[in-house]
Parts: sequence; C-alpha cells; structure tokens
Amino acid sequence: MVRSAQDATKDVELLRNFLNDREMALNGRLPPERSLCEELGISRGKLRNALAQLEAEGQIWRHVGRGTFFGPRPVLNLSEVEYLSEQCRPTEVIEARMAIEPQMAKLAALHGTASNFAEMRRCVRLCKSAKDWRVYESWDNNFHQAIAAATCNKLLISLFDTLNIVRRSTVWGQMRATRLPPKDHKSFAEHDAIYDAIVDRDPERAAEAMRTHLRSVRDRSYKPFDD
Amino acid sequence: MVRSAQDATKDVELLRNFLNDREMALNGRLPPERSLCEELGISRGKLRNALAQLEAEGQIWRHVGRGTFFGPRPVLNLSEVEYLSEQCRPTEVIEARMAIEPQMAKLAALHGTASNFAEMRRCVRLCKSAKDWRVYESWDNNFHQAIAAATCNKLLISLFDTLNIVRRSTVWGQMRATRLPPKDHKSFAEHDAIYDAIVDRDPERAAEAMRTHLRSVRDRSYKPFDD
DNA sequence: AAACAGACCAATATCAAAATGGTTTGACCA
DNA sequence: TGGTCAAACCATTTTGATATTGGTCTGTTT
Repeated sequence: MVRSAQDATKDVELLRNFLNDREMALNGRLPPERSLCEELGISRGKLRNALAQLEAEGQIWRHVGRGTFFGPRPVLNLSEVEYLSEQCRPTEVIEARMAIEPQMAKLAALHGTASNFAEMRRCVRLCKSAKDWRVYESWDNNFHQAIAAATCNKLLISLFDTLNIVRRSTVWGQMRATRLPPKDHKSFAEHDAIYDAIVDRDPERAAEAMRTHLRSVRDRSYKPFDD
Repeated sequence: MVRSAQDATKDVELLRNFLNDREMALNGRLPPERSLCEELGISRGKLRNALAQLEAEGQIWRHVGRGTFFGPRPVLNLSEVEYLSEQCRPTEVIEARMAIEPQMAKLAALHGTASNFAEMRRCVRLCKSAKDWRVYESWDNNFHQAIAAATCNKLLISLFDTLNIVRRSTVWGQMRATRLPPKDHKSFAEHDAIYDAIVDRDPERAAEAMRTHLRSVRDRSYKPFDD
C-alpha cells in the first residue's frame, strides 16, 4: 500500500516537473495522453491517475476530443445560446436584466455621445409609431441596445448581446393577446424617462428609471404565473 | 427617376410579401440570393437593393458564407473571447466588473445555499495559503466564480464566465513585480468581508464589500498609468 | 489483486469541397 | 450618359468525411 501511494505521488511530481520545465502558457494544450505517457516513460493508466489529481486541484482541465489544457478551470461558456435559452427560466432572465441594465444606463449617462443619444431618440420615436407587435419589439430591442452602445464599453456591449439573445428567444411568441400595441402603452413613458435621465447626464436617475421599466415589464409579463 | 424609385419600392414590397407568406420564424434563414431572385422573378441586383433596405430597417441581417436571416439584428456576440480581449482595454474590464459583480454578490446573499458558502470559504482559505502568484490567482478566480454560482442564475453565471475569461487574458502576465504574494495581502481582508456579508444574508453589505474590493484591485493594478 | 496493452466509443478537431453574401467587369439598352 | 443585367470572382462560412483525443472496457500478465 505504501509502495503504490509513493508511486502515485511520484507520478504526479513527474507530471508537475514536466509542466514547469515546459513553462506552459495559460490555456496551453498538453501533448495527447498517448504521446505524453510514452514521453514520461509511464503507462497511460498511471498518467491518467496523475492527470486526474491535477484536474482535481484545478490546475488542468480535459475534454474528450479536444485534449488536456493547462489552466484553472474548464471554460464553461459554450456560447451556445440555445443551450442557455433552454436552461434559463424567464424569471432568471428578468433577474439578470435587473442586475445589469440599470448599471448600463448609469454608464450610458456618464459616457454616452451625441450620436448615441440621437440613436436612442430615434428608437423611442419609432417604438411609439409601431403598428405591429413585432415591429414594436424590434425597436424596443434597438433602444436597449443603443443604451448598451452608449456605455462605450465593448465588453459590456458583448455581455448585453448574449443576455439579449437569451431574452428574445425565451420571450418570443409571448404577448399575442392583442394584435396591435396600444397607443398609450405604458412603456412609452418609461422609455422617455430613461432617455431623459441619460441625456441629462444623471446616472442615478437613469438607473432608477431603468429599474422602474424592468419592474413594469416583469409584472406585465409574469403576473399570470405569480398570482 | 420617378419610374425607378417606384420599381425599387415595388421590389421591397414583393420581398415583404414573400416573408409574410412564408411566416418566417425568428432567426429563420432566407433562401440564398441566387435562388431567391429566380423565385421572385427579379434580378439579383434588384433583390440585393430590396434586401439592403430591409436590413437598414433592422428586419433582416446578412453574413457572408452564412446566409440572410430574418431577425432584428446581426448576432454580434461571436463568443470569440480572444477578439474581445484584443478589443478591450483593462479599464473597460474593470468597469464591467464594477457594474456586474456587486449585483452578483447581492443575489448571492439572497439565493446562496450552504454548499455555495462552503465552496466560497474553501476558496478564501486556499487563497490565503497560496505560495505562488499563479496559485493565488487561481483561487481568487475560484472565489469570484463561487459567488457567481451562488446566484443560482445560469444566465448570470454564463455572462460572468465570459467576463472572467476576458479579465484573465488581459491581466495575465501582469503583477510579476514580486515573486510571492505577501502574507498580509490586502485582498484577504476584503475577501473575508465579502464572504461574511453574503453568509449573513446582507445583500447591500455584500455589494458594498465587493465594490470596495474591486476599487482596491483597480487602484493596485492601474495606479502606474493613472498618475 | 493490480497493472498493463490493446481495442473500442463518443466527442472533437482538421481539412478539402461546396455554398453564400459582397464586389467587380463588361456587354447591352434606353 | 446612366442604369440594368448576367457572369465571374473574392472572402468567409458551412458541410461532410477523416483523423485525433479523452474515457472506458477487456483479456492478459505479473
């Protein structure tokens, strides 16, 4: 027993030294198991035991067909938004929106440019004049996207894009109760409030207006299920 | 002149009718241009002009090699984090973290489970005992990821993953000034504060502790450039 | 009983060929 | 002269067959 345990730790150290000598880069790929076990002079079973320990420590991660990689964790984000859409309940989506979009409105008020504001104004206007739910949703979507663009932060814009795709694919098909959006749709005033606060360069008011808008959207969409 | 303008709008209407008759699904793919122009009985040039107008309206989007798709906007998120990493300056990354992570801490305090807390405690402990910067960063990363997991929101977790990947790839290689992390590293107390607030189920305090931590990280990392 | 080598499996990468949106060219026509 | 059209060409992406890779099982050996 002691003998085999010593051997196991010995194999792990052999592997550790190999990684240190090679000065593996982050996310660098290790040689395939079949090559590596030969290179280290140990059997594939021994090698796999050592790899398993390093994986448990979070030093490497493995994936069938791809290989073994040096790094702290497997990359969970699959970019398969369809997968996310299936996994996410609508309440999760609205929760994520309420966590992120007010902050984006805040940054939009701080960093937005004149052309950002013009685009937002255009979206608000076309949203009001929409004669079809599908067109309305399109410009409502463009409005929120314009706010994201106004943050002037490419990373935030990208994150919002994925959030937005998931939102659209979960909400799509809902809201067919009425054929046309009403003239006095509640969102119109809320859009105006968000727009005004951002143009006034008032971050806190912009965030609060966005929260109010999202609360309204949430209550309008999920009230049937809540009560 | 009037004649050609009329023809142009006529082509657009022809295309609109085609889409309505087919009842295109969201993100549905249109036939290839070469087939569609034949099917509609117009030249490819005319078809492309009509498609261009619909694209300007945000009704469709096109991509070389992929096709023409029905939907409000091109899908910007390429999931190519490497691209984002090149496009994003470090200040954008820290800005995005300060926008999102405090909200996640808040939700973690609301929704976290006992096993989430245990994982967070483990990360904090192993972070303190790290004898190497790389190991320290690994457990610091795991700690923030545990907070994301505690939100119990798959969408937020996924968004945080991409944010995190970009962060790691831009920050990687920095911070080689000292060989080992100091025993009294400032982040240790900050991690404790975040962990305590979350376990105490105090959302506002958790968010504030996270903001403090991120401010500290930002000042420590980018002070050389700011002054 | 444990370790090993080989074979097999499912998932992924790889690479050439086909497909697709975008552009240019030259002929044709009003 | 200005516009239209068809064909060719380009860069990018998809597709499909093949090779590669981590994970697993089996029979043999020690």
